Amino acid sequence: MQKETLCLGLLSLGPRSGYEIKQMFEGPLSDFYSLSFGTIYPTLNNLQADKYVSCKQHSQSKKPDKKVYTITKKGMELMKDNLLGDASSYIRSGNFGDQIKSEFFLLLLFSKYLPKETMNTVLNERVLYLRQKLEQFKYDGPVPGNLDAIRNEKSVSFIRGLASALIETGLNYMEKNRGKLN
Amino acid sequence: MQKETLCLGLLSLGPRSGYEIKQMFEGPLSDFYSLSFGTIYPTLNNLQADKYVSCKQHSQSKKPDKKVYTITKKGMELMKDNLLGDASSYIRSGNFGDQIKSEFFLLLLFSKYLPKETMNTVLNERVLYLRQKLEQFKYDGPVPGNLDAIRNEKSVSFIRGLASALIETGLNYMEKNRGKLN
DNA sequence: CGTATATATATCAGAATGATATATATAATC
DNA sequence: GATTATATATATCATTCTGATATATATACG
Repeated sequence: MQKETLCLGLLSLGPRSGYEIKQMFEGPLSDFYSLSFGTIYPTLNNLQADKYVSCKQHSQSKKPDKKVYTITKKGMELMKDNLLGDASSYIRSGNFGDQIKSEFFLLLLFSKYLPKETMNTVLNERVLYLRQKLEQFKYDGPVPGNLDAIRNEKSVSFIRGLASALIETGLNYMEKNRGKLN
Repeated sequence: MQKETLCLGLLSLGPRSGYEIKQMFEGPLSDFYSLSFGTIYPTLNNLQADKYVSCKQHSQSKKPDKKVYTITKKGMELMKDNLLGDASSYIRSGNFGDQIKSEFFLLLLFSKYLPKETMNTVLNERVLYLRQKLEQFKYDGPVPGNLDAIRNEKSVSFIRGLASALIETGLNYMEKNRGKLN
């Protein structure tokens, strides 16, 4: 997905600064996508130059000015057009469309070159890590401000439910079949 | 995972050319990782310069020479050292470690901006696509030469089984919960 | 006979990341 | 009370990787 469409999409949930957009990628979204500062800041500048967003500068005593961006009518239209135009190309992305970029799976592929002890530790830690991830996805308590907008989206409930189901399946499979790696 | 370690790992399954290494990424591995020609060829040249692989040039009448690389003892050692040294850092990668880079999930996140009709079509096609993926992972018939080496790895059976289980979970979830997106 | 696909390597523009620079406030640790 | 780490906030840039293109030919398809 184009970085412009993504930034506009996030700004459609409410006005935000570049720093805050980065923060939005630190919740459940972080498992599916993220953008770096090096992408976010230039993108926002370009979107502003083309009037897809407007910007209000809040001067702060000693920190750099906080630049809060608001999506414009023109911006909303561009975002919707882009989403509609590219929708079909996203069908094959994700899990298991397209690619997972899983270095863990690569490690499994070459596990025969590692001591069994090492692999055992790795698999144990993987299970612990996935259990922790599962709790994160199921967690329904309060979250910091900029994550709230994401969390309240109906689609995010759907995605979190899917993620939880997938992790549970993965955990069960690992526990039942890890013996087959030896 | 470093491109060097990955190329060495694939060459540990048998001598291959750059073109053939690219082909190895076109089977089940394609869902987890891949490298482009722009990465593979320079990497092989560097590995050769540092004696981690040797190279035999097979001249072909009118095509470019086929350069077949063989991993050296030094190369095997580097690969194993790298795998062992980085093993723990791969625990948090993949699904759902780290990141899936799912543009499909981003599309779901912004689905409220798309006509219901469009989303319905997208979800239908997604289901069809995943069913097709599932068949691919379950397929046990013959595969072209360079994929055979990958397919015969014990770890690949494990991974394919896991992938199948995950896709089945995803399909079931989608079918039961897609109504919640409206 | 033209078109598409496969073999085979190489290079490079463009894009994205991860790190770093800059500057300060606040919280935690010792 | 001093030091260290973390959080806020933007900007830039070297390095890295991809996706496309260039080059050249063989084979299959209709």
